[in-house]
Amino acid sequence: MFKFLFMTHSEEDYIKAIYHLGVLNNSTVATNAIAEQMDTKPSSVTDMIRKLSEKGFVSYKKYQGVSLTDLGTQKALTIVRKHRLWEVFLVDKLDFSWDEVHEIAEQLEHIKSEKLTDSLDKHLGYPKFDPHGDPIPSKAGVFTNTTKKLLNEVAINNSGICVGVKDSSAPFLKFLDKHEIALGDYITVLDKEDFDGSLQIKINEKIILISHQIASNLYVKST
Amino acid sequence: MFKFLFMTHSEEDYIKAIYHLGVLNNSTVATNAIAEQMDTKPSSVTDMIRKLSEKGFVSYKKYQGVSLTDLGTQKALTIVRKHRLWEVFLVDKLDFSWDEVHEIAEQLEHIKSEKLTDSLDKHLGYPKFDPHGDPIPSKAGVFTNTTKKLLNEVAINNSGICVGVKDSSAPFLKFLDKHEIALGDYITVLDKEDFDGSLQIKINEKIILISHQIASNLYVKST
DNA sequence: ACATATTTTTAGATTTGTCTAAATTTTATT
DNA sequence: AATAAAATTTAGACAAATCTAAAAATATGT
Ligand SMILES: [Mn+2]
Ligand SMILES: [Mn+2]
Ligand SMILES: [Mn+2]
Ligand SMILES: [Mn+2]
Repeated sequence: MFKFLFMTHSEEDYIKAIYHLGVLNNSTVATNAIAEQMDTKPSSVTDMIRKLSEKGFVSYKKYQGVSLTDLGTQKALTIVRKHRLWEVFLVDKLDFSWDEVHEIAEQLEHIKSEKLTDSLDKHLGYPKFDPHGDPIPSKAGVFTNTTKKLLNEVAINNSGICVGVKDSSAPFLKFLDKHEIALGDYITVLDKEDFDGSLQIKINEKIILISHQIASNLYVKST
Repeated sequence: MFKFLFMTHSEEDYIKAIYHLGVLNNSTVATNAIAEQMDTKPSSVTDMIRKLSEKGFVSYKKYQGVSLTDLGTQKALTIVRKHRLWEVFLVDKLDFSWDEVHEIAEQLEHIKSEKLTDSLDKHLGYPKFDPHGDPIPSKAGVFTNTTKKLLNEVAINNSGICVGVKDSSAPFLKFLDKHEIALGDYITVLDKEDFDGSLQIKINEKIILISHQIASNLYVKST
């Protein structure tokens, strides 16, 4: 019964990729999509999918895409939980900046010790969000529910608090640092340009102009 | 030139094993000794040694045993450093007991990020010893030098401070916890039994009898 | 020194995760 | 509906890390 509990790093990374791709469109995930996400070849993905299917982590019919089983979803959530807790650790305790933590968390998420995860959670004060504003699932796999929207969807003269980024790539995060835009900042949309979709916003008592691309990668929570 | 810098977990574990076996008798290390330490077969060791030799981490002549090169020693020291720093983290920051940390550190020692190691070191206050009293090499690979001896080598009526354990297996550590023997304790040897080599010691204002086996696995520093 | 025991290496197989190239299935286009 | 395009799978290969069994080298003991 407990024959297949152990997962390799690679299996865990695939499960996580399938999870992230699956929650977006909440349907089956395509082989090519996984291959792109994992930076591997579709044939490698097919091989791994077959293995994960045999182990009961995904359900799969040839040519029909793949989706996580309950067991697979549970596994994915513990990996996501570990990943995001370690990111909080690196930023809060070791003074890393938010653009440096993902790669290291990609390694730390595979450390196997339930007690370690729970102790870390406690040590960090049971954080609900990681440094990029992404929610951290509880030990039971439950997310804190928040109603956030993208900044470019906020109507003129409305305000919100910056609570997350959609693109958490290092270049974007460094851009935000450079222009002093951080999570927790209070943002008011003053104007939108029809011409290029750019936005005039008030942030930290300053009025700045940001492109549509920036605005469509910043999450805000209505106040 | 920088073609072979990456090491797998397995390669790192072998290098570490060779390091630990080599510092003890400071000569070449036998294939069988490595196999026993790593819980693998001698044939697997031979294969790995050949690979490590090609990568420049060990020097090796067939049938003549193996020893670390400067590069290999340097690599071993960074792994030992990471292992012991993580053990300190687990005990000091996450309230693990000293018998629980080795297995997890065995995983954490392979996390690749020089900045992480150095930040962790700083976060922990640049500790010089791990929870078992083993010295932590500095970033430059230098150990704090201490003159410790085994408790069974201490003469009657002499005292010392308990600074480490030779056997750091969980059963021994739990035994010490149970009998309230901890690092930092002040110990006086009151008597030695010729019959079985057991020792009468004073520790924490109490007089107890410990076997030769216990005494020969406790390090003390003369006061 | 020679036979025996021990240690070490080699040969060949297995598992895991990956790849390329070719075949197959599904989807899109006319 | 037939054909072209795209997605997916299969076949066959490879490197890494391990194993078993057999061969070779070294060490030991009388
Ligand atoms: Mn991340
Ligand atoms: Mn990962
Ligand atoms: Mn240890
Ligand atoms: Mn290890």
